Amino acid sequence: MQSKYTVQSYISYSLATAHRKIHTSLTRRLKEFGVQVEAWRIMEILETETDFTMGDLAEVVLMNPPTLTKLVDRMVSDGIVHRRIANRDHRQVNLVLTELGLKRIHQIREQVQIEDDEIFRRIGSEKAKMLHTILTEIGDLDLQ
Amino acid sequence: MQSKYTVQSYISYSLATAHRKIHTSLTRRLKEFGVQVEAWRIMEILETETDFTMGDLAEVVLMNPPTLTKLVDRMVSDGIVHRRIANRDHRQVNLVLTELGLKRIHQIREQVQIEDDEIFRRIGSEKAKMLHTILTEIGDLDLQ
DNA sequence: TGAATTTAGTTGACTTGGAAAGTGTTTTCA
DNA sequence: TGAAAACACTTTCCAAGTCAACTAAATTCA
Repeated sequence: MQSKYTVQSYISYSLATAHRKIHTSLTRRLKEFGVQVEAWRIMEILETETDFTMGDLAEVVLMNPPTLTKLVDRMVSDGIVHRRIANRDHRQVNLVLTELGLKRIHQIREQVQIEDDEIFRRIGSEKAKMLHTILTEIGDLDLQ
Repeated sequence: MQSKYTVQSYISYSLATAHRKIHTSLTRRLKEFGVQVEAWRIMEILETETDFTMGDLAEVVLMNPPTLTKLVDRMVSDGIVHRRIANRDHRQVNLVLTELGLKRIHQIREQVQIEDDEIFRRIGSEKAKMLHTILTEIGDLDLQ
């Protein structure tokens, strides 16, 4: 632990460093498909979850509602998803993957999966498990 | 390890989740002082490093050069740092903390340090050490 | 019931981030 | 030496994120 920096600043930075490397690598590869990382994450969620609202999504992918709205706008105009007003509550919006969206997922996963094994191997399954544990615990921290 | 998501997407997301919580908390608190997290990080670096160039900084804080340039522009107009053309190479720029910048650091640290102990305690020193190890190892990954 | 409040999501103005091209300095090497 | 290449940083232009205000639907409770 470096002592000359404040703890929060240090952890924030270390996490950012690690995150950025993985994020950047993923970004670069997804870009070939014209897909943002967050969009990809949403696509993966919508694949199994059929009645997520914007609010649910915003919470799960940790985006502010306006940011999510605009991302979804882009996804809609790309023909990947479409909005459906929820039955139970007409204020809510459900996102649904289009045919194209589903096709796109398979295309991308085919390419990306290949390198996944490589990354998994590099990190090592033990280390990955530790990482998972710690991230979960830190994720549960309630930092005001 | 969740299996329905690609590994990279999953790790990227987990790291983002953890990072975002700490980053957001720090952001909120630094905002009271009108300081961005990255600016704070730079201020802490400049406190000890006196001949960092823009390039060095960009590498250490993981910012793209144009982004750093603009952040520094803001810091200069806030009177926190000033640019000094390097002696050895007139293309390079050294950043120097101003009196105000130094004063600002002490002000902020006084406030922030208090909560640092609390955060450190919550994470736990053992967990923090593990976190540090893993972040370092993952940080060293060469992801193309 | 119905006026006031809360909630879900969107819009708009503004700020910040990034890729690529541009400027001026230093280095390379024929 | 001096033309070409490499380098350090900045500028420009466009994409994406944030805050605060807004719209419309649902809920509360006097």
